[in-house]
Amino acid sequence: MYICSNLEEFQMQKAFQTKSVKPKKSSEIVAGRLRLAIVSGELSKGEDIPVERDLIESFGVSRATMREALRILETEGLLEITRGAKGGAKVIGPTLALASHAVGMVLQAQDTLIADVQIARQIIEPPAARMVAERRSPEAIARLEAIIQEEEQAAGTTDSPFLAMKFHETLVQLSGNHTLATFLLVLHEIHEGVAIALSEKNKGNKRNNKTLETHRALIELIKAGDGVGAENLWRDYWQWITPFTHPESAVVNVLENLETR
Amino acid sequence: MYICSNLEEFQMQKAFQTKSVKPKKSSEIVAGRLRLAIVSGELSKGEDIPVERDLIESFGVSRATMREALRILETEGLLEITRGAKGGAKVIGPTLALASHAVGMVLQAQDTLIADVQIARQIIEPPAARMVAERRSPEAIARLEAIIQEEEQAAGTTDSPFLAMKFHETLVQLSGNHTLATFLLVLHEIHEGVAIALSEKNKGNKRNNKTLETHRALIELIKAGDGVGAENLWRDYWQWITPFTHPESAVVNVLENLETR
DNA sequence: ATAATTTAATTGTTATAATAATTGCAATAG
DNA sequence: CTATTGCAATTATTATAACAATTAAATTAT
Repeated sequence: MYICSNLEEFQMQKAFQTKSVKPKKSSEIVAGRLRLAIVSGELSKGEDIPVERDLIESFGVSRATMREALRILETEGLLEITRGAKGGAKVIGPTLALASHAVGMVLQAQDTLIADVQIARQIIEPPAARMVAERRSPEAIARLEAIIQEEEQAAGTTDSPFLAMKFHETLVQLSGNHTLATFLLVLHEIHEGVAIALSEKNKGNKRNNKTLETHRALIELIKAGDGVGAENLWRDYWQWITPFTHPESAVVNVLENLETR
Repeated sequence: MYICSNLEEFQMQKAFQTKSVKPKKSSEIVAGRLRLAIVSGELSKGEDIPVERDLIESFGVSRATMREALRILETEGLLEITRGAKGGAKVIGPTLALASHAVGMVLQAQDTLIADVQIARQIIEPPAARMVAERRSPEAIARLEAIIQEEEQAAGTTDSPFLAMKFHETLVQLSGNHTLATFLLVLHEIHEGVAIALSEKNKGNKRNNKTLETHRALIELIKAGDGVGAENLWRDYWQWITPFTHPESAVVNVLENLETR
């Protein structure tokens, strides 16, 4: 009988996924159960889950263990915890929070520049625009038109850049491709902090006019079902907008501000 | 003296960023500091960080708080903790694995199909190929040629599909854009499990020939600096390969098995 | 020398008590 | 009567102490 001479060879032959089987901590088991309840929809978004005291009792663990489990789920963006009367844990996920954070950390560890992120968006968004145009769904058109109307009303105000961002977000969500949309939303989150800081400089200048114009033109192309046209328009717009949005090429920074003390 | 009649108006006038200024928990502050040290490279991968007792002392918090901070960092994939003598926390991240897992969770929550992931790769990889061609770096050419050589030697064996995947991975890493490369690697990981299962069916057939041919052709275009050509070639290849790789459209699945007990 | 055992170091778990934040309601001032 | 203030109940947060479980190294027995 043949016996593998080493572990690696053995693993190759058997299609084992060797995932270091270490004993799980109680906190992880508890977190796992709650996570399952959440992602399976048993606990729906916005729902309050029992307070610490009851959770401790029903899981039969100590307070410290329960709290560690809650920290895990909070980190995963699944729960939000508030204190005081009527406080406790509320389901808010699954959300993009952890995904954005994780991707952000990987990028930051590589000293990625904001310009780099910008280029990625510039490459991915135009095809998303094309997909929207090719689907030509009435719902998509209605939602984008609603945002444009808001933009028209808010022209010149401080809301303007926020609405422009909302247009981008909505556009990618309407592409119909979950994966693409998810990535673009992650990039959007990473971009957001910087974008807000920069938008002040461009308040009320030509940029906003061009932005609104482009949005209107895009809607027309989508209505016409002109995918290639939409993709090109959107690519041109990105080309044009780029110099405004990352003049100084800061490094991606996903870390929250820490107290200096 | 005019006084704003309501909070919202007040916030509008002042350019406050009203980001619900809730008091940060001690555990979050501690986790933030350690995270900064890790992501900024001050603590390098594989390095041991001090044991609980010392951390408690240097941060001046209780053990429970310190442990919650460690759970946060563990959840973020930055630390691995082992117990027993010579145990403690070791830096292992940031890693793509966690990012992939987090993105996978989001996709799974939306019942995303593998075909959806495939389409995203199909859209993003061709521009990456173009970027490689436009840079035309000798190093990139050398690395890709090395893989092709391996492929030629391994033709027909079980290694063949793995080498093809390696070609894809390397290609995107050479694009020079961290963001794009990171996303494609994430998609690659999500895809991997399924891809391995499917590759069996196509072993040694025409597909591998076409694959190798395409890789050779791509190298030529890269050497010539023909970005558009490379992009088109790669897109055509993806178009051709698609029917082979996701015939049954399974749903993305990243959830680990939980104890049923 | 090798195997079994003990010991020391370190994280994991539980328990208890004190503290801080939040809400709802009642008391009070205008 | 209305709006503000103060108080009490609820809940998470932090701290401290003790014990259990696990691992690696040192020691002892064979």
